[in-house]
Amino acid sequence: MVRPLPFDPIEEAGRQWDQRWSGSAAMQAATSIMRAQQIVLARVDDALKPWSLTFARYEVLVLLTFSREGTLPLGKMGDRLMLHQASVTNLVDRLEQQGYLRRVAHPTDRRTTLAALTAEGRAIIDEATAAVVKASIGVAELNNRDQQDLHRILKKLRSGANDFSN
Amino acid sequence: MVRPLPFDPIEEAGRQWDQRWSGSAAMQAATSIMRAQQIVLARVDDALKPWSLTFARYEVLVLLTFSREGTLPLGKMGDRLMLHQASVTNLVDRLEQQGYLRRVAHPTDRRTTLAALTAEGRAIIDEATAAVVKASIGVAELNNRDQQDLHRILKKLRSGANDFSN
DNA sequence: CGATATTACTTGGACTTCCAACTATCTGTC
DNA sequence: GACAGATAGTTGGAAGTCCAAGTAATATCG
Repeated sequence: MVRPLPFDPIEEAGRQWDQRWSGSAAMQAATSIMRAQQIVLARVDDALKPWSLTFARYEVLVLLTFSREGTLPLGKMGDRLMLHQASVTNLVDRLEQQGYLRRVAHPTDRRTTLAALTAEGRAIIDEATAAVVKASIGVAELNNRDQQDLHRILKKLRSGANDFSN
Repeated sequence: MVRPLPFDPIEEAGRQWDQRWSGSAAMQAATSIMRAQQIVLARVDDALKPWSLTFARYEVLVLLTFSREGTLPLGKMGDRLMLHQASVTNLVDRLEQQGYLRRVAHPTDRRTTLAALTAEGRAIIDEATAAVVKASIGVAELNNRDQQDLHRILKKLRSGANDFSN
């Protein structure tokens, strides 16, 4: 557990940083992102505990739900989720062990493995999503305007990181 | 390595999400935060490679630099960096092994361990910071206005997560 | 003063992420 | 058609994060 402070540590770090170096606004932005990620992750993970899921594994299931057949090649999932192949292998291992999906052979390309939602996986995803939405997906303090501003600003960052072309 | 997509996967996820559930703006904001953190982390870690440092360990050294004596109790570092005690122990272990700091006994409270910058730790921090600043602390695409907006919006989130009192 | 509670840190385990190396399978070219 | 190169996935290892439990030392309170 982390104890609350009587002051904002990122504001304080900005003051100290300014006394020695330049770029404190960038430092505060970067540090805020790092911390915000921890907060969102902890909240969503907490909301998903009833299903023994984590945000990472939940996202895999959601992505499969988005596909018509409930089936996708592992590589394609890595692309969409912006995850390394090894991370996908890991997540699929665990989800398979939990019975939420299973690995299926690709009909024509024997290199490819498909992840396929099981009935159980399909059954829980709406409940789990209801819990995640109830937890405001970890961003309860932000109104719609804030959420959109955030998305817009971070899109610049992601675009520059080659997350998508153009 | 992650392959770039011809479209923004977060925009696409928003479209799909809207067809089934509510709260897609929150989902996009949360997902953007998760992804932005990965990007910033990868960039800063990359900039710190010449010193075999990571963002996490670098922040420990910066925090020590901010203290007059270059010395802080591990617990206080955890509070400021918003990290669990176990994470601080881990980071201090590694930094001690690298010779950038050492553990020192607290003069009066024998429960407490102080982390103290070594001469080497003090010597590299300015160079390392120059490299990090040169990498725009991972947020090169954001202008000053964006950086401040981001900081302001995420502060709401952090405040609600009890990072600091009011 | 002594028992209890609190605080500080460490340890072991779980999870996620990455990278590098490896196997298996396709693809494309000569 | 055979061989080189690309692609798909897995494995092992490193790093960071957390939690829960454990040890040691200090504080509190009856």
